Amino acid sequence: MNWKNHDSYIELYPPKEFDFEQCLDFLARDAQEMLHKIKDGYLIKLLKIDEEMILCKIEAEHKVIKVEFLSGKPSYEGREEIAKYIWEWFDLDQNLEEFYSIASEDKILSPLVKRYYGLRIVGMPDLFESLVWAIIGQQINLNFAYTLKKRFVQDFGENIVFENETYWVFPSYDKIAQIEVEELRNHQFTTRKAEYIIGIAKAMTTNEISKEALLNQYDFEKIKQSLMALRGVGAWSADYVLMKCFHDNSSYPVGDVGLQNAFKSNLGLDRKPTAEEMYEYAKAWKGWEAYATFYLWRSLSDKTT
DNA sequence: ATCCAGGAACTGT
DNA sequence: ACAGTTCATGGA
Repeated sequence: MNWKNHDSYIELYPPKEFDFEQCLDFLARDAQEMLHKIKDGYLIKLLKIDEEMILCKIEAEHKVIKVEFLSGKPSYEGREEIAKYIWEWFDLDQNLEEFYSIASEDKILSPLVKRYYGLRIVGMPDLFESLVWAIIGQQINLNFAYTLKKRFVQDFGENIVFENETYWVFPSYDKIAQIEVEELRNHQFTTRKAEYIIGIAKAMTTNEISKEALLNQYDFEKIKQSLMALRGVGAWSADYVLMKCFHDNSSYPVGDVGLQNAFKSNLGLDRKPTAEEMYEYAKAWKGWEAYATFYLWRSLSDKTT
């Protein structure tokens, strides 16, 4: 991570092939999103750092990311944690040179990397958040998934009010470990999803799973098996979490309906591709399947194509 | 009304 | 191992 602390703000120095505006466009895709706000060219995100709420204003000037604190006074360690979060959020450890070199020669990807040049996999550094979002998104349309997430955040998350606007942090697993299935059922979560989410929250409070422990396995396949051992987490959810939380560039959720539809529309197919066909396309993307997937997903929210 | 949605567990063979 | 069934709700 490449960052610098200043009196009233911090700066992050991203690698080449990063475009903050592209990432903002992605983050703006959902009108119901509660976990950040997009203003005119900048981003506001509430983070809970060492039990203190820190409201961050994030913008980019001359390829430098600048973060100011609109509310809260983070210590040096807190600032480092904030920098780390943002660094992970925008996947800034990656060098995309190889991906762009591969993609520019690729029939499917070449138009996409031109259109979204500088877009990073916008991740979810928080393991609980990424698991819950994967479970919420299972087998329902995205709009409804966003609605459920909004209810979840507003009912169980913490918030602060700044200049007459409310900002939220994702509910903690400690909180969710204590609620009843019925409370989520009331918000139109299915009984199963409610059980999965509460079960995972409990597993995290008892330290049965943690991001730190999983990271120490140093092997994405092992992490995937550990994730799939959780009730409610199948191959699709595990791949999703590997991509968004663990930065696994080889993650490739072939079962994903959105990805299948992206292939269909980008290739002008009259049906969705089979898993075999998807593996065939991906042979050329070895090691960069997650980026290919993310760019294909990105193309879905573009009504202009 | 019918089918599908950024799936997964459960059941029966 | 593998296919069929159930979950449950919103949108097209």
